[in-house]
Amino acid sequence: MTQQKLLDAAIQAFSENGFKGTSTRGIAERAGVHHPLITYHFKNKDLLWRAAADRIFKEFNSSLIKAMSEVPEVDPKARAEVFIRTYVRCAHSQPAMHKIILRESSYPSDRLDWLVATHLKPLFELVVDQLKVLQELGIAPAGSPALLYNMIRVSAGGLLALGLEIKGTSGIDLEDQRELDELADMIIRVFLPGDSAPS
Amino acid sequence: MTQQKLLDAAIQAFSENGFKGTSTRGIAERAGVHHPLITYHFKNKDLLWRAAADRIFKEFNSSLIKAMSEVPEVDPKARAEVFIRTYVRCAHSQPAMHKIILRESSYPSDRLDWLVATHLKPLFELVVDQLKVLQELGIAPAGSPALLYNMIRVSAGGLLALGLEIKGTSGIDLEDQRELDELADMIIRVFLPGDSAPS
DNA sequence: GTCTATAATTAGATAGAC
DNA sequence: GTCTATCTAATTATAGAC
Repeated sequence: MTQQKLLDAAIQAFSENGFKGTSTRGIAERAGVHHPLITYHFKNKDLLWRAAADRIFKEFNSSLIKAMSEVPEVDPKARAEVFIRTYVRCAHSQPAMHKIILRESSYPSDRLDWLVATHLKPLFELVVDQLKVLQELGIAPAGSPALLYNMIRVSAGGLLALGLEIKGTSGIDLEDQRELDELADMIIRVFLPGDSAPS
Repeated sequence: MTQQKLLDAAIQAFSENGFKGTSTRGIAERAGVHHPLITYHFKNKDLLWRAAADRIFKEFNSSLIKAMSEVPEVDPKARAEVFIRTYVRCAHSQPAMHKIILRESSYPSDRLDWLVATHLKPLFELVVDQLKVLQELGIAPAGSPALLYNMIRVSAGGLLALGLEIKGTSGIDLEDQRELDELADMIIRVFLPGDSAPS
């Protein structure tokens, strides 16, 4: 239980202030436990970060994959639409994941290399293959599928990670389910403009 | 000169590790000056951050506005295309600006409130008004112009701030001018799909 | 597995000479 | 405007009792 409380607190803290900006004492305080327990359960700050990142990425990826596996057989465009709506929902319920990506990508580090190899690249390759099919069917716009993937990803996860700023500049509250649906609609309208091949 | 060296170092450091994750001693070291000079020139860490943010935002916004003011009279779609290419170019040459936005938006703070009120909201309002016109002309996709603005902004600036991660997952090097042009082309293709009204 | 106490380092900020 | 020296607080990590 202490481990879980520490991980929850660590995910929250690291997503807000990044690795260097977060103190392990602050994490222990958030979790309501004494700070030497971090050493006992996770050895040091670096391994605590890895355990926290592992947890949030596995949670995100598995809820994404689980939701997609439950989608009945439908045409490619409908399936892509469901994927985008699911991705937006997952990104909203676990905002820490994209925040951690954004925080760790600003300068080279072993943590970033590990993140890319362990969690980012597998999902990237999975989705890019699907995107290529959508492009061939004329559903997704032409051009580099890798760039397209990243544009979709930041339009969903990146935008949600910027929630506070967007609330401030535009008044739009992305915590509101209606705004969230509108975002997903917009992403679909923009990135999947083509009709499903009527064959 | 010391002030400028400190500001340059501060912009770099704060964009990489955020406010809490950056030490003023580290900034002084990067700038090659002794750390008490920060107190002398900027009073404290918070005011140094504000001065650094001010400088990077003013540089970005003024180079954007300057470039746009030099565009000859053209139709709305061509003008929007130039704007996007210019924005991508500015975001690439000053990656610190979007990194600072991303770093400060992850939790509420006085710094974020100040950033929104001072630098983010003015540009937002300027561009959203233009976007509405483009939507009425059928050039930009329908839907909330505020969401559309943010999707374009993160697809340009956000993606460039994620350069290291994208290099790692996909091999695409956004430092390469050709890739940068491809990104701008893609943003135009996706977000400005309509034809210019032939009148 | 959890506690108290503490070592070693680094942080932001200041004092006062030059 | 810049330097050396220093204060105070916070940080990561460990030692050892319970």
